[in-house]
Amino acid sequence: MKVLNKDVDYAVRALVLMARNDKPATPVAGMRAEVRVSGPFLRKIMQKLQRAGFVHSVKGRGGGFSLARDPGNIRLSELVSALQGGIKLNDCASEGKLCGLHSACKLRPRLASMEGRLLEELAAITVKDLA
Amino acid sequence: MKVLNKDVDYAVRALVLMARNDKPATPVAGMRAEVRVSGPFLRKIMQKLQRAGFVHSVKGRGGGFSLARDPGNIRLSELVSALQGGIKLNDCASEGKLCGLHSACKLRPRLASMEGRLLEELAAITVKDLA
DNA sequence: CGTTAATGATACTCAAATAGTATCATTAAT
DNA sequence: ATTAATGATACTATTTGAGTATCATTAACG
Ligand code: FES
Ligand code: FES
Repeated sequence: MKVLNKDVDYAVRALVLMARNDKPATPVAGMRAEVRVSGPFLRKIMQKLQRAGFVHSVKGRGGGFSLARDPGNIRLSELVSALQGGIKLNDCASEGKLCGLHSACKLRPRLASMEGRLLEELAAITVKDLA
Repeated sequence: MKVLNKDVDYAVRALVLMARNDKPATPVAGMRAEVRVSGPFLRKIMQKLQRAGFVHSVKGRGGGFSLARDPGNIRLSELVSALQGGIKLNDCASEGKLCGLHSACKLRPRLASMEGRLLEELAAITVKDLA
């Protein structure tokens, strides 16, 4: 059972790459080889990062992407929220779909706190750490 | 992104139920209502638990399942291994399919240790705790 | 004995989530 | 005008998860 999806995986690689280069603008074409993913797919991910405010983009010839934030402050936990809507340990623990069993469920609170710790650990890792 | 699958979820409920009752044998028909799952599906899960040594089974009329181990020593981490083959934080961290990037990957070791901690936390929760 | 109520094993189908592609629109440098 | 880039979005394919169905085996009950 996987916890981090491909979007996050590729996003990390791309952001690390940008943090190392620190060019004014890197186009997708200039990243896809090193990130090891197809152009269109990486583009889709970069667009998500743009919408979520992690990167700036410049359209048109000579354009591309650049980091919008200090890499030392881009945390894995944030990427996880933005790119895959967080983490849920089980179905039950989320939203309103409590499993019927029970008001007195002893499992749910434990899972909730584990989830919290997991996110803290992810928050402790920044793009800078990985660059 | 989910971490615990339905098998684990239902298995926990069934085991907790059995730990509370402590009958010599509980048939699937006697659990499915409270576990809130279809008979055939629960049966499949119980069979996995049997193969993995968590429960005993008795065939034939009057048969059913019973705990094979002290509920205070059946740990969530074990159920996770037996029923869903463990947890992997990302694709990369598993098996031989390292992502090419890199011998010098800074992310992988961190994820590995997070995974370890997660499993420790799951190991700290027993069926008895939940009963 | 035969019927019934149970599990064992396994194959199969259905549904949902992930992963990836394709297309058209927009923008700006040359 | 052409080219090289992103924005938005619809679409397809693959994989994984969830759930069913079937047949075989076993043992109590009458
Ligand atoms: S497992 Fe659903 S509320 Fe506890
Ligand atoms: S992300 Fe694949 S080896 Fe680090």
